[in-house]
Amino acid sequence: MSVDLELAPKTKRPAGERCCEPIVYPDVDRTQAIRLAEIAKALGDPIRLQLVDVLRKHAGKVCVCELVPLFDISQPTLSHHLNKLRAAGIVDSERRGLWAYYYVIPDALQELSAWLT
Amino acid sequence: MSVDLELAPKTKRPAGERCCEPIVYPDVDRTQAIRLAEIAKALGDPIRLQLVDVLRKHAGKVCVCELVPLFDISQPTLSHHLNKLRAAGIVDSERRGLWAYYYVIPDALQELSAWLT
DNA sequence: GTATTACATCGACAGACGTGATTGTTATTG
DNA sequence: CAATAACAATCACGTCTGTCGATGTAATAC
Repeated sequence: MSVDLELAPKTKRPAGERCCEPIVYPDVDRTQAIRLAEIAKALGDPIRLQLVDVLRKHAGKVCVCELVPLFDISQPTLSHHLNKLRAAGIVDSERRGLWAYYYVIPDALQELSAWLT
Repeated sequence: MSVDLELAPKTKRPAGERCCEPIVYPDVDRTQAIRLAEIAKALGDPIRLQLVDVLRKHAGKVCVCELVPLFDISQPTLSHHLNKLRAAGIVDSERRGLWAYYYVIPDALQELSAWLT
């Protein structure tokens, strides 16, 4: 892959003088990076990502039992994924009788999106 | 947390008739979800996320030895993180003599960003 | 009340992950 | 050449993850 970079020339350090003083720093601080990584990590599974995708567009329309056949996994496993998404603050749920309705909290996704752009 | 959803009413299935026909589907297909999750997973670590952050803004300016002191981890561990980012197609590197210059490939981040928005 | 549905929790297990110490490879300096 | 810097690769380690089966809990239907 070809790149078009101005590579800053480096010189080997003298013997004994180890590298080094960093010359650049990240713009995101540690705590913000931890939060953003938490969101990204929760999205780092294909099933969870598709879950978010379907919940984002059909909030309040589907119960968990209707989500199960969409993915080739067991009901406890899907429950586990929904738990992960909730722990990351990406979704929340409301219980109505026997049924649980999950929905997306847009803030978390916006946080990540804002950093990405 | 209060929500404002129109929860679709559900009725308990008759005995023996198990749930169920899904009524909604994800918009992203399976292969796309796998790719997006791969990108998100690579960003799902605070150090890697900060690495991307600093590389994105200072491409070609820093060698690996200057990245090490930014994070409280050993050089092999940082090398491992850079490998993960490269495997996900988020960064690539160019070797110049002793030094390795890493840079961000914007396409991957844009992919994820496009899905998020 | 009893049976059954819907969903969550628990226990277990293989595999992946983040980490560091050590070693290997390549290139530069003298 | 020899010494050493820069970086990658390997090995080892404890922890976390995704998965399922089994079980638990609460609500509905009869």
